[in-house]
Amino acid sequence: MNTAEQRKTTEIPLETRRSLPIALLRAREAVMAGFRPVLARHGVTEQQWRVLRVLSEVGKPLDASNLASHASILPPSLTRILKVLGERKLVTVLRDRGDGRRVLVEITDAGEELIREVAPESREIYADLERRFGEDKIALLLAMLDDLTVKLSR
Amino acid sequence: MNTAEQRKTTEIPLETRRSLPIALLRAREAVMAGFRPVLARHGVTEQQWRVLRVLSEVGKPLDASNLASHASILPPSLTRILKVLGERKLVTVLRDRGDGRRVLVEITDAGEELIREVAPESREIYADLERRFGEDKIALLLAMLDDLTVKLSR
DNA sequence: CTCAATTAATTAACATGTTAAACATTATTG
DNA sequence: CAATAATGTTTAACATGTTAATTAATTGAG
Repeated sequence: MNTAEQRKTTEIPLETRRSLPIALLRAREAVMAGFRPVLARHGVTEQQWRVLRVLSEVGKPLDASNLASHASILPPSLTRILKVLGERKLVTVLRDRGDGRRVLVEITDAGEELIREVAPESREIYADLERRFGEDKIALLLAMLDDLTVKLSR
Repeated sequence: MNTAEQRKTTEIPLETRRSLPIALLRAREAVMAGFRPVLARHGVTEQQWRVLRVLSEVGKPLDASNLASHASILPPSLTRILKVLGERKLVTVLRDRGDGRRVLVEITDAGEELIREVAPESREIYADLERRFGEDKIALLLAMLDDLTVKLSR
């Protein structure tokens, strides 16, 4: 058994509880804890999944810059992610004729197939989340987060 | 100049805007964009800063597990962070007599000094954030995030 | 008291975040 | 049109995230 002194160390800090960055981090962690296992079962990371989803939703080739910004991934990370997604034939990457600096990324049929496989499970997790937290509260939270993001981006 | 076709690729995706994980990620990024430069000027990363703050707030040695959970950092990351903080003499790490598996971490005077240097700038950034977004909305956002985190952690 | 579980921390391996620098290509200016 | 500036992507270097395996120490059952 532990001593009383050791148990004391479990007390909760003070300021840390009121820190917005940490609150956002913890909330994100709590939400992703539901999704990660689903993605892992299908052999993709969270970021790889975001890249595939953006490409599928946009429905046409995207250059790396736009893809990175839509998927909220930094360009250096995207470069590495595209290498593995390309090797796994989930996307195709080719240079833009007309602007040789750009690279155009397109989702493959296999990529779309993967999305069709994962999407139902993903929606189920999200539905459970809505059930547990409340659909209205999620909408409010999303609006506030969006508002915050916009207001700080200037 | 760009052609019209190229401009079209800048359109905003659909579902991605309503995704809670992404909204949390973007909000966190927007908030941290204010803090990171301050921390960088003082030569510490966001995570190193969290570790120092928790130790300072608790005011006594913490074992690695509690420290990791209070700072929202995974144990493997904490091991690496403690190595550099130890080398920089900002914390001291020593084995717990009484339980040789544990490690006890304590902030040094130099660590406290660093906190005293950074804290004013940090508070200023936070004050600006409150001014821009509204103190009341931040309080509401924090409460919702906490609520969400708790409800999903079961 | 001994040995199989349990626990705390670390290591390993791979993926991503972060900033700065390098590269190649295109756009601009004189 | 040539030299230069600006742009899109990649590379580099280091820090952290993530999961699984490992190691060392402690606990507990028998």
